[in-house]
Amino acid sequence: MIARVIVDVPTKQTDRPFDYKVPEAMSGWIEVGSRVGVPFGGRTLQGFVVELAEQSEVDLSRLKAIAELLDPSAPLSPDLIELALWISDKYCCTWTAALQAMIPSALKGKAERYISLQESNLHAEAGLPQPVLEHIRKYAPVKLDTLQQRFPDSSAAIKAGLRSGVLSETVAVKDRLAIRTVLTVFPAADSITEEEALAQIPARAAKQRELLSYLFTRNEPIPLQALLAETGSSAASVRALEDKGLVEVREVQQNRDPYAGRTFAPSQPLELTEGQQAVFESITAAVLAGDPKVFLLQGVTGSGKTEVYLQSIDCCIAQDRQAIVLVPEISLTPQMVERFKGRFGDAVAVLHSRLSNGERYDEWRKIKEKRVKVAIGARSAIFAPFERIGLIIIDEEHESSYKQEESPKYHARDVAVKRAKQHGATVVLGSATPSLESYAAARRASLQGDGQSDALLPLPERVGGRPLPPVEIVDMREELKAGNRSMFSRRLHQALGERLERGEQSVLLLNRRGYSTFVMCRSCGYTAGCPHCDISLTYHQKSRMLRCHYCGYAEHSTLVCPECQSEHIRFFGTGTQRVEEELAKLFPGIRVIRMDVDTTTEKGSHEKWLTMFGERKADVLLGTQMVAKGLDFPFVTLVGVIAADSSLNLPDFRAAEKTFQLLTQVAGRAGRHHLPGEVVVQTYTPDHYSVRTAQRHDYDAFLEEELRHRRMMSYPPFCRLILVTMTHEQLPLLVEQGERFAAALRERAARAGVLAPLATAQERAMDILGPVASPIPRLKDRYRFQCMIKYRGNVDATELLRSVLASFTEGQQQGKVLFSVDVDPQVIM
DNA sequence: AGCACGCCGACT
DNA sequence: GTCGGCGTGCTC
Repeated sequence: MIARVIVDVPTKQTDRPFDYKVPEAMSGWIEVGSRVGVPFGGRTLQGFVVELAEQSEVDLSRLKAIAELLDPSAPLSPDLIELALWISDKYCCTWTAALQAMIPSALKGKAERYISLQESNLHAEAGLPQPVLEHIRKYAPVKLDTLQQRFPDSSAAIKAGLRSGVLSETVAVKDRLAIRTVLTVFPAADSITEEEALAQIPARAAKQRELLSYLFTRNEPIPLQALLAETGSSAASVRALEDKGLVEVREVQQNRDPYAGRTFAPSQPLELTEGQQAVFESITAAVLAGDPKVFLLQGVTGSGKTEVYLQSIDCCIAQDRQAIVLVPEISLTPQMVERFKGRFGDAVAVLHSRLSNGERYDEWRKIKEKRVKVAIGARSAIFAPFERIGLIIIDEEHESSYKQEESPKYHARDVAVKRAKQHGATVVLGSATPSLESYAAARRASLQGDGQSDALLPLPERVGGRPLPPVEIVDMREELKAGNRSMFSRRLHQALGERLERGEQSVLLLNRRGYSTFVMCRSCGYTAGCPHCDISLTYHQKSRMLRCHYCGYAEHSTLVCPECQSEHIRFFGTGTQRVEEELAKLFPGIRVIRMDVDTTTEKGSHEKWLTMFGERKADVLLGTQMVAKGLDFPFVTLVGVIAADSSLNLPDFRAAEKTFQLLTQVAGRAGRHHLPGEVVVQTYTPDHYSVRTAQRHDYDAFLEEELRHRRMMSYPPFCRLILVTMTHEQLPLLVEQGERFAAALRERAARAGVLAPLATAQERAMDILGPVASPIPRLKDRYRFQCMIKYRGNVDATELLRSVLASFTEGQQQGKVLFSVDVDPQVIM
């Protein structure tokens, strides 16, 4: 029996199956999806079995055997193995990278080397220090890392020992962290009395004696950390006891449940409105038919989408099939989790990035072991190892966080559609402001469909008929003319004051963290830039540091210009820190919670701030995008957007779409309950269609206008994009290689006939733009150039790109220009 | 990615 | 005359 294995080496060269013999003892256990340890080029690596075969192309004598099977049952199923291949193909990444994205990081094994003593060869023991020898004899096999830690200078001796055959080595792939273990101290009380034990300890070793009596008194295992805390001893004393064989230190398994000890109020299905009922029926009809249909559920904020999700999932579960719910990372709040746990109880697994590796692994195992029927989580939850998926829901479908920015650069929405096809599952994309791509796809599906049910499911009314809050646009240019140079318009200032008087709450949105956006010297024009990234540094008031938001570089801010020694250093632009300061000045005593990357890095802090705000311990919630999504507080009656333009002026073809979505989302935060809400949007471009249409909550109008722009400029959904970014430390070399790459690409495209010089660019199947410098021209000391590929129709652009990339990088190994391919990029950087 | 083999400079 | 620098090339 032959197993084809993808080994865990994320390079183009090795990203193909390698054949291994399946040892007799493992046959019957090895299956497609098994995780195995295999010898590969002189070391042992983790790999996944992607195929089983009787024959091999390679000469049998040259085949090695699988060294070990790492899990009792395969962590991946054949459909996920196939899905990984599909991802590697579509997104131009390695098969390995796609496979790695599917398993919890706890299972990303690393080979570890273990050393044992070969007693029969002891005549040659000369080179090894006695303590090392003793240690190995006692504990063999000993992990090499541990040995080197304990005897730092022994490396050479160990190497010599291995060469002379005194020592032998075995390699095993060890999970980074499997099941949580706690180092626990076991007293050897069964085999020895306290007196006998104490007799073995020197009189001067007081700490050891103390430890020992403690253990004998207690006479039960105790976690090492607890023991140290209670007795005030050091780990060294425990180790000394261990060396004498008086205690044993072992790893003991422990279970985790991030939601342990919390109860969730059970919730009952609510009566659906007429609109909800119609949507529900369309979805369940498809679920019952096992139809891999994709619905776009367009529901305004507050229209009760979640209740439709819950009842649809109920229907899916009743069919003995499972459901996956994807939500943006940011809106996976306790509120959200509570709704699902309340309805489905323990049948829900929750996967999100705030979980520790171990917690995530435990949740993953709940799914794998069929203990749950619903998985709710961010992007990567699309890989939940269910066997019979009936329904996949993607909430806030337009969110760009569904696109992974690192390899594999997959889009969870597109992966969901593929996975649904594999399982005969129905997909529901939900959003108040659907992405243009999804909208266009749904419209196309409806036109081409069987006419029985529409792919577009509108939910235009809020539950309870509550009106959407009025949105007021404030023209900041007028404010300036009227002599108001503050960041708050008179209108917003007044509205904030009213809220304070009435004891109501406000949410303020500013799309920029830090204190100010850039620092400039008014005398010589010097601006503080990152020495590694060619991007301006952001001033942070609290630490008085200038920080690069891309690479993390930080330097102390100075009061004089480093170029001309002038004192006219000024801070420009507005960040969240500055708004906070300004609020304190304008409204003395105001309680502000600031939420941005700087205040929410700590685990659980995000939740903590929101809870505080919910308990009305603050008057204003000030934050970046993260305050715009999914929050629901009854006493929020004012939402202020400080600078709507900051997202509009980005060099991105989606800038208008992002602005419209943001304004619409944030407007939905106000007046969700009995108190009426109000929204104030400050902008320098009050007439822009994204601002105007958001004011009227008019998606259709925005859509038509935006589609017109996209068609004109030839952007998605009228074509598809691939962004190729090239980086190198030396600019001239990068430019030269970039040009050659683009030329090779054009040449190949022309040869394939897709770059034929037709009448206009509109009719061309493929356009290759660039190379040009990236919007961030240098990042972490590497210059960046990019090529944009636009294509439409049935062109296999990724295949074409892959072949050019392969031939290009083959001959060009020197110089090492790094290529990064982003298919369907969400951010052009 | 590693770790081999392989061809040219500073040492015993 | 050897030790070792890290430049290409392979890994079932």
